[in-house]
Amino acid sequence: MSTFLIPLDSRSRDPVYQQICEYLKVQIRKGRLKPGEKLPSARGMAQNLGVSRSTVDLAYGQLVSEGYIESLPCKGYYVCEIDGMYFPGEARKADEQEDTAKRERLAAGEKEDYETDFALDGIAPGGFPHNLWRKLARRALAEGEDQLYKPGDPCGEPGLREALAGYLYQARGVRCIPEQILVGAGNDYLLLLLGTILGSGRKMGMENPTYLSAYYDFRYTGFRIEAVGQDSQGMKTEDLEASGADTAYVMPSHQFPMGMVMPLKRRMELLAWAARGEERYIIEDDYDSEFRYKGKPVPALQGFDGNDCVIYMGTFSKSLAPSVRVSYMVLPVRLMQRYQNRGGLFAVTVSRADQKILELFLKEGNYERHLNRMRAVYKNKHDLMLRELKELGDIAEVSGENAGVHLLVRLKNGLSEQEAVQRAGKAGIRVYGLSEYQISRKKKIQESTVVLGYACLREEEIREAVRKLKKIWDIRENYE
Amino acid sequence: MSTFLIPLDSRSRDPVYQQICEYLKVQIRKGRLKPGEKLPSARGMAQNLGVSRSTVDLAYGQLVSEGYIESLPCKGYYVCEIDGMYFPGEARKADEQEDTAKRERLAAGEKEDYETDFALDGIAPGGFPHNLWRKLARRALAEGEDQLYKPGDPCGEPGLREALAGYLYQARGVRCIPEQILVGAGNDYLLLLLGTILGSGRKMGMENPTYLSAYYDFRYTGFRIEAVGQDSQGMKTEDLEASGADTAYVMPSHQFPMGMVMPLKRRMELLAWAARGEERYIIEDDYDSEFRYKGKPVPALQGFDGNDCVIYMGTFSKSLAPSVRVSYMVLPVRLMQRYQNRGGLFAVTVSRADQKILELFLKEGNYERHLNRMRAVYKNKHDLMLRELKELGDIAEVSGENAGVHLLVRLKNGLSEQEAVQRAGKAGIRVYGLSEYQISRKKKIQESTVVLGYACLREEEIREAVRKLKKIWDIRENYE
DNA sequence: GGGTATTTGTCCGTATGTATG
DNA sequence: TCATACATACGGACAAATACC
Repeated sequence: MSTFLIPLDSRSRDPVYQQICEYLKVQIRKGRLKPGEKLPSARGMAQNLGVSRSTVDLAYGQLVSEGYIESLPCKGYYVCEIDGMYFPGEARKADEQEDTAKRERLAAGEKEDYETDFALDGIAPGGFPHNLWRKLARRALAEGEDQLYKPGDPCGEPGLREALAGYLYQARGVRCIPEQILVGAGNDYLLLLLGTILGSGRKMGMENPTYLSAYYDFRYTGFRIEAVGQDSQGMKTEDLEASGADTAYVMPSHQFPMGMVMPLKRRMELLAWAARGEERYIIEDDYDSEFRYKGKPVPALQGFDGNDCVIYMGTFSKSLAPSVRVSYMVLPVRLMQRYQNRGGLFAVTVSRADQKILELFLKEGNYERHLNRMRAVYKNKHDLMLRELKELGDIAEVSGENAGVHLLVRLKNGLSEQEAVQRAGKAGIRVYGLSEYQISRKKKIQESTVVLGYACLREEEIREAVRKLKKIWDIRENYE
Repeated sequence: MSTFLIPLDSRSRDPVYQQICEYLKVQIRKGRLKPGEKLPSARGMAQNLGVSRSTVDLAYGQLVSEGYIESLPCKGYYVCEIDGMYFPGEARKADEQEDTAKRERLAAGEKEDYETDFALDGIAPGGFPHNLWRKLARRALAEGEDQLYKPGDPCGEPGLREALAGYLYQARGVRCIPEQILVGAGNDYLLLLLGTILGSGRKMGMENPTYLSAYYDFRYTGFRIEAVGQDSQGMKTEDLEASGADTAYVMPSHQFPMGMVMPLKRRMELLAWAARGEERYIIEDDYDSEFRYKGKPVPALQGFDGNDCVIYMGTFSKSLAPSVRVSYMVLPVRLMQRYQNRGGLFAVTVSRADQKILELFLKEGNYERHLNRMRAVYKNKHDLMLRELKELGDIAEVSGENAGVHLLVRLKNGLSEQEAVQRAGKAGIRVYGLSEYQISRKKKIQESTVVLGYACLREEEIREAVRKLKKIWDIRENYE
């Protein structure tokens, strides 16, 4: 509270010092300035208000003589503590009424409180390497010093991009030079940015259901969107061709929300589709590739791309922590050129300090160690989920079990998706209906299916919740 | 280097363990695996590749017997140090050639190196409160612990928004409740986001010249843009009305790049314009309001707005450091409702830790102290600039001197803008032509004018550079 | 922990416009 | 008409307290 914005009128009949004095008196009486609080120094206030120091001196002097404030030489002016000083005025009341009205209109649809939430975001509690992170944060802030607070490279810190390029090559088979990488604060930002690079008017092929945020990102960028059919191998290439789309958004390593892994053959078909047309692009969102529980690893599409037409995207928000807002995008050379030609208009969206921390995290192998640890944690939960869900017997069919941190359960006993979600909700368990993620009603999606994310839950919670679900969803039992 | 992605083909005639063995041999010979480096444990590698442990054991065993790696019991496998092992193979060479080709295509137009750069971004060297920041960072990381790594509120941390609301009211006269505030990573992101909230198809009135990034942000969002005339008081309201725009982007506290401060009367006219139409909005970018050197402070437009039609924007990137990527936006209640109805699809773009740091920075009055300090620093530079520029005599006219950290110089001796910039460039001084910021050639802008940002420069640099400019720009002297 | 630079209230000289005698 | 006093506003100088390194 050291800056004040006092409406002063030098043409008024009241002298300026009195206007200041009055304003402060009102603030003190309203209680906005609390007893013991320090006022700005006379000099500071003077500069702030654009008046002379003695004017403020005069005002302060009067307040002192009226007992509102006291002057401690060489320290400052402080608001006095006097009983019976507070008369919350009319103005204050009006303000508060207005605020309350606003608050009511903005009352965020109070989130229901569930005992167990099979949420799809979030990470395992305790899964974040706090201590290491703190240490690296300290180092990053110390090493950077001056550097860290100059504007950074609009594409991201060179060091981080180099580390990323190395990691992506080793772990995901992505072939790129650091200069192709663009770092940004979260997938949504990068997708919006990508939209501006690709240019509006594109026709985007997306699976149905899919990752909703991406869908909206593209819509807001002015793309037309075609829902493309998918089978157990992912997006159907014939459907994509038929849709007339010139861009495809896929998640080959783990489709969201269906959870299938796209086999190599389909990947090659997709690349062939892109190669058949001019300026066709594939956006490969590799968001969940870190967590795979069986089968051989399939390298990223991008690594097989000989036509410079795959845009690879990855993020640390899911693998490290949702609050670490760092994602990245590997652009084909021609798209990166296009971005560069803009002349670095858009500044990078991640602070240099955070980028530096991540760089250190990557460079010293911490990230891979972290992933190994988390893989083990999630594998346990994943296996537990499968074991427990088996108890549902033949009323349910589980899928999406090869990777990621969520599973799909299809109910085969006639219970609708809506009912399943509602029944669970009543029992204090939040599950997510598959239809929440559909982008088109024309392309049919699997019926009566719910999505269960298990990353955030403890093992006992999982066990207990799934057992409850078994009871709740078993129609026969409920009829009895 | 603890994760490998080895292409394995179980249907191949070569056994899997040999494929692994071959791959690793090649990596070692290529030098990608360096002597002394640790290989992943057999168990880890097996899980990673989706093969059995014994397969990996077999592969490792063969490598040991061939002398590529050695086995240290209870520790791991390590790459051996053998002379003459490196035969950068054909593949490696091809890779490198490809990379070099890419690198050439992406060679970022090498920035010329200037001795003095009157850049418009950046802050005073040494102006960032490193120590305090480090301290707060430590506290933020410690206090948050578990909290900090769960997904945060999509609009920004409640604590930060509360602190911001308080500050904005006191310092800028902005009337809002914390729920109206949206925090994001940089102005560009917020403007893109705002575009999606307002909906495309709007007609945006902008001054000419103006802040280019905003121009592109709006263009990419699908707005039509109308260049609106401006005079010494800022955007002309009649021109705005005539343009048919339904949204206006203005910088009342310090227009960029012209540097004028919009007087109260014009502000009221602008609000009246907005009130005259349905769904008209004013975007008030208050980016530079913190640095004002004379005259009385003018409260933000937003504070006078009775029709819920002003969108207020501010940023810490200019006042604190460009690398602190935090901006904020105060939305009218009805727009915030619209955003909420989307259901928090877009995650917040600033890490919770960074938000927490800023919250602490704001709450304890550090920010205001910091601003006071910086104001003093910039005031010195500003006054020095004016003093030195006076030496240019009547060949130049200085403007934009009331606020901000840049000045405009118009040359009156017939030297064109282009010439002025070029001559300065030859002398190792980077100055910026005003026309770089124009968005329309129809609306004429001030001729032969250059923009000089002085935030980053030391006082001696300023003195020296301006003296050089005097010589360079004085045509008579050059003719002799 | 100790020394220096900055901040702070206070005092004082000055300028200007207005009211008074 | 002029001299004087007063209120208001401006900016410099000083010593003490504080913050920072």
